[in-house]
Amino acid sequence: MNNSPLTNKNNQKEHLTKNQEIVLNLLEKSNEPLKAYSILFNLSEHGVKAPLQVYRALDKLIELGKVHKIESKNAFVACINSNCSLNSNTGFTICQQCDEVSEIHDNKIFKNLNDLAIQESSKLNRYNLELYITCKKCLK
Amino acid sequence: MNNSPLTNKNNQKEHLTKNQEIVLNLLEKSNEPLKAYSILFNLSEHGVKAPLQVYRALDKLIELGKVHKIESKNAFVACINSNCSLNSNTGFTICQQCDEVSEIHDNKIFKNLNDLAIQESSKLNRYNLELYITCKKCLK
DNA sequence: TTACATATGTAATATTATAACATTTAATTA
DNA sequence: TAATTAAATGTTATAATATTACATATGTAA
Repeated sequence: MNNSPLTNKNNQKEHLTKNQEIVLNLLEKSNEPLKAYSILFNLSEHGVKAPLQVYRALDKLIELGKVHKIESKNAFVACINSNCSLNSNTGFTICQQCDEVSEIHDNKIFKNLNDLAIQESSKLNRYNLELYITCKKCLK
Repeated sequence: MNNSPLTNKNNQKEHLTKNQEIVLNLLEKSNEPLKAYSILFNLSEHGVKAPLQVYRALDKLIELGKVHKIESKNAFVACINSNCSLNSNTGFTICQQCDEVSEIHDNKIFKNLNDLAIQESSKLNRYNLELYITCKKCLK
């Protein structure tokens, strides 16, 4: 069986290059989505000096399912859902009061949306869902 | 009853200002989402000369529910769903082959997503859903 | 009419993202 | 191991998207 840390397809952190790894580490430490230029400024001490270094790392991390883009905020978050490595669907709640973002992992959504696509005789490849909410804390 | 064309809350085209109206007209004529600078260049003959004129008109039209932004494409479409005036939820399918975009109007989605928010004790204010598909035509 | 809010015009600038090209590092294979 | 190729990096420049700031005009309400 090919399940060593070095080849585990669901956890490829070991395979990341230097830039990819430091960008992912920063996003994982952050408790909120970060913008590309904010990542850039945060990593200037690590030798990251140009936007492209950040964007290229992000592109690859997104491709690997390790990072998602919050389209409506032009911001990036580390994936907290190990399933994301297997598909590239994204779902988030975004609190309009406190700006807290959390990732949704609800299999029913994928099923519902997939059914919707099938109804229209088309094929769902991936989705992006952004729910603007007032979160539990802010409702109090 | 206050239901005259001039005050109909579900069809406020009459109330639009010059810039708002020409931007909306252009989007309605277009069979695809348009980017802000594309709108700008298209309307240069109508006295629209600066990005702000476009962005301000778009902001207002979005607020009125007449126009939606496709976040993942930074592009704008005229709303084809009269219900949108009542809420600001947006749902689209986007064909990854031919780039065709169409607006979804499926009340079940809103109900599902609303239920999901309720489960987490939060309140859903609005959502943005973008389904990347292969459309019927492109599947053939 | 006055006051106020809304919309407009315009210039400048901020923010987000990519193109192009040279170089380096890593992986593959002869 | 050396040769070959693919992937990643570094760097400069620039493109594309969006907002700030401020002056002026227009519409609406008191």
